[in-house]
This record gives sequence, structure tokens and C-alpha cells, in this order.
Amino acid sequence: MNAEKQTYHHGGLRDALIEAAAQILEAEGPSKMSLRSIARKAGVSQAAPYSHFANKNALLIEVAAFGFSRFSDALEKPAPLSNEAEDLREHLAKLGVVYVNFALENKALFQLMFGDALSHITKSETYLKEGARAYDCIDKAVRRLKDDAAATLAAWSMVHGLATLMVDQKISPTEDTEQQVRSILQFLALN
Amino acid sequence: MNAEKQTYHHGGLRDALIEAAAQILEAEGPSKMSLRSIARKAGVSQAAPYSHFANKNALLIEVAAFGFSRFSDALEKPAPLSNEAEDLREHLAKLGVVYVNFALENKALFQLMFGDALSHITKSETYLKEGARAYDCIDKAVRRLKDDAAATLAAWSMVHGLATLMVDQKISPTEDTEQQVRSILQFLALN
DNA sequence: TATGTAAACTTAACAATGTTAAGATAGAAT
DNA sequence: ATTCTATCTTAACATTGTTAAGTTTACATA
Repeated sequence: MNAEKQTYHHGGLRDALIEAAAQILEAEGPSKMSLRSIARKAGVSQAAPYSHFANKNALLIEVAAFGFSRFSDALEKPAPLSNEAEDLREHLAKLGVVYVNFALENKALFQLMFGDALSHITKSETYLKEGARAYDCIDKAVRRLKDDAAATLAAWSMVHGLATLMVDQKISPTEDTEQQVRSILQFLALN
Repeated sequence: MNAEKQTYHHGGLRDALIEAAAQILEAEGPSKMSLRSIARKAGVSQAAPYSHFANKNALLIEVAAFGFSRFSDALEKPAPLSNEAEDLREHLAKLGVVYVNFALENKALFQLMFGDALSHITKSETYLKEGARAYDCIDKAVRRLKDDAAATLAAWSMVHGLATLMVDQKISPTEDTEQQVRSILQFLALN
């Protein structure tokens, strides 16, 4: 199974389309990610995607779900060293750095994941699952320090706000993002 | 000069187009804000806008500039009662409430202003001026409490993050946004 | 006042996009 | 072997941003 297109039926077109979309999104940006260019990259005709997705947005939801999957993986990597406040704070800082770095390294994907474009679309199972996994990472890390829903929202807002302002080019990018993240988190008081 | 379209030349088409765009944006959302629908609303042909703007994005920059103008006006309304820390904190909280309320009451406009869509476009004079006016409001309010660039960024990130998460429907909206803003700002430590 | 020039506008066309309809192909079940 | 159905193709549609070419108007100058 290494020939790339010998059968009439593609075989795994659904996944191939999601991957093609993600590649175009990263390489050429959202404006170039047309349904037709995605189909072209997957080696099928312009209307082929409609056998697997109701419309373009239904495909994009899966691209976003793929993004949340990678995002959650990245957020689960760091682990708190101990239960002492100092280590828990360090853990939270590491999550913040991962969050912002993911946004900067996957600009268009991050915007698709967190933007409003797909808000009114029916979410898929995997989208909801992977999104919840990311949220849980943040929520648990905060609540070990301060068991308060508002604290999670405060921390999330601060980090997400920084990521958003950077990705949307509302603040000039720094060379050292880690230092930037840590410098604002010093003003987050979880007591 | 109250007849609405009697001359071949419109007279004030440039401003009329900006206003028409802003109205469509608020009333029908960004997807309905096509250059053609804007022209239709202003009572001119589809190509008429090109006499006043290089392209659609150049018009949208002016819509965003209009948004920043309103935004800055709103942010300039509250004034600190005194120089005591308590009053300065209260002033900052008020700015946060204004910020988030503006975002929620002008969802599509807020997304146009702060989104990435126009980032690579050449900014107009008024866009830069009105944007700077908004930033100065926030910066000055923070620096009266803590004269540190990182503190401004921390406060801005937190409030902007909350606004973004709400507008992009990543968190479920609360009935009382003021209370929501204040509840996260309690975790912002400016000492 | 008459004339020329440039700005402001119109109509018509173009390629690209998302989507649908109709039909062709092929793998699987009977 | 035949039928059925999912998967795919081709062709068409309306809508979009944009450009080209031509028309109308305002205004400066003679």
C-alpha cells in the first residue's frame, strides 16, 4: 500500500483531507486553505470531500480537533515536581510557556482552534474530547494552588490573552517568549 | 442637501461606505459584509468603492479605526477618584468592565479590531492614532499603580483574554459580566 | 461663458470559491 | 454472477473581490 493513487476509491480519504488541510493551513495560511486546494493536495476532485464531510466547516472542525489533540499532548508533558507551592507555581509557569509557544508555532491552527469562525458549527466527538483534555490540564494545575473556578479563569485569561495578542500581532514579538510569559505571570496572585 | 441620491456623485461616499460596512457588520456579521453588499447599502455600484479605497481591506481598516475611536471614548470615560491605591484599583476594574462590555456589545467589530485579518495591511493614520489612544488609557491606569511595562501587559492580557474567550464563545457567557471581570481581577497583583 | 481635465461613478467581465446535481466506478453482500 | 451502495468525477450555479473600459460630473482656467 505505497502507491499513492491507483484505485478509484482512495481508501483513507477522510484522514487524508484533514491532514492536507492542516498542512496547507500551516504552510500557506487560512486564505489559501480552500476546499478545492485541499482536495487537490489529497489527489481527488473538488467535490470528493462531500462524501466525508457535510461541508467545509465540518472538515475544519476536525482540523481544529487535531490541533487540540496536539495542544493537549504538549500541555500534559510537564508534571509538578512536588505539592509544594513553589513547585506548583513552576508547573503553572511551564504550562503557560507551552501554551504561548504552541500558539506562536502553530499560528493559523491556534486561530482556527480558538477563533469564532467555527463557534456556531456542531462540534464533533473528538473536538469536544480533546478540547476538554486541554482545559483539564490547566484547571488541575491551577486548582492545586488555589481551588477556585475564578482562579482558573484568571490564569487562563492571562495566558490566553498574551497568546492572542502575540498571534494577532497586537504586541511586537519578543525573542524570548519564555521570559515574557514568566514576567506577566509574576502578577498572577494565587493565594 | 437632504435628498439621499440625486446627484451622480455621491458627495460623501467614503464615509458612507465605512458606516454602511459597520452597520452590516453589527447587524449581519462579517460573512455578510461583502464589498458588494456594502456598496448596495450605500446606494452605489459594486465598483464604486475602488474610487476611495485600494481594496476591501483598506476599507475594513477604516471600519476598525472607527471601532477603536468608539473604544477609546469608552475607556476615557471613567476617571480615578484619587491617587490612593484603593481608588486606582477601582479605576482599573472599571476599565476592565468597559473593555469586556465593549467586546460583548460589539462582537464582530471587536474581532475585526483585534483579529489577525488586517495585521498585514498598511494601517491608516486614524487607525494608529485611535489604537494608541486606547492603549494609553490602559497603560496609564496600570502605571499609576505599578510603573512597570510588564504590569501593563499582564493586566491587558488578562482582560483581553477574558474578552476574547467570551467573544469567541470558548467560555459560556455570564449574566453579570461586571462581576466576572472583578472576580478575575482579584487575582491580578500589582504591588 | 465655454472648454478641457480629472475625479467619481457605471457596466461588464474575469477567475476563484463553496456547494449541488447527475452520473460513473468499484468493493461488498447476496 | 448480480445487485446494492458508498465513493468518486464532471459539470454547473451563484457569490465573491477585482480590473478594464467607458460615462458623467465638478471644477479650474482661458
